[in-house]
Amino acid sequence: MRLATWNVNSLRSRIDRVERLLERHDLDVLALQETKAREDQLPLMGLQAMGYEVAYSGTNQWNGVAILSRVGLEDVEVGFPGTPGWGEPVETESRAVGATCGGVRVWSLYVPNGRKVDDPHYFYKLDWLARLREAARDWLGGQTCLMGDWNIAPQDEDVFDITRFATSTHVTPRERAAFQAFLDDGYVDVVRPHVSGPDGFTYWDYYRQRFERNRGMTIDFVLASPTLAARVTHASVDREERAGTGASDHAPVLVDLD
DNA sequence: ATGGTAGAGTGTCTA
Repeated sequence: MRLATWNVNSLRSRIDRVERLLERHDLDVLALQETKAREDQLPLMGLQAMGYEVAYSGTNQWNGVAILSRVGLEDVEVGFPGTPGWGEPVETESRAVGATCGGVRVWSLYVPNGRKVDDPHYFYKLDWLARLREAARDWLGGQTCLMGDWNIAPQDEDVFDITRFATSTHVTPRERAAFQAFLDDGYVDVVRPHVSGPDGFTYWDYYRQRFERNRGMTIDFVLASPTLAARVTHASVDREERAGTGASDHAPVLVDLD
């Protein structure tokens, strides 16, 4: 079984790339973030023709998360208990969708960006993560996969030059502590053992040819509960997908299970 | 400190 997560930065503008990605890697499950579409705007026909079912949460032009699965899609849940919204009804800003796919409980997560340290959105981000953690503790006993854009670089090696991030979000002690809390609870980062440092970057800003110079960040993660982590045989970042024109600013992250 | 690019949708907002 092969899972992947990708911040697609608009599903409609990159539907061809999504379909090629599913084919190219023979994916069973794909979690998407920043779909930037209402549910009624989703380009479903090709995906359904390829055998994928879709779980979705997204009603505004900025966020939006999806799970595509060809190994079943059961018990779909939008958001998690205690999901805090941001100036909108909870369903608008859930930033999380969960489903059971082939026996694995999958969550597609789009952690709030935070914008700037001291911005109200930064505190919303910390609160959102704390509430997710509370909910996720109950899922540790199953085969659970928390994957998506965490908007946190947990280690200095996860950014191209830590000295450039002195006043930035994504690397602050409070964000890092919020991420570490999941690991302390028992979730396992199943990608880092396979690829890390500059080879493990998953995001490169569109500005200043950041990708061409590999000045990126690692902010997309797959965290697995212990029993699921034990099934992981390989993981990688599909850097090819970030190359060329018309790419998302994130690369897909892939995980193989036995 | 600012600006650079990209996607939503036509005002800017978000990242």
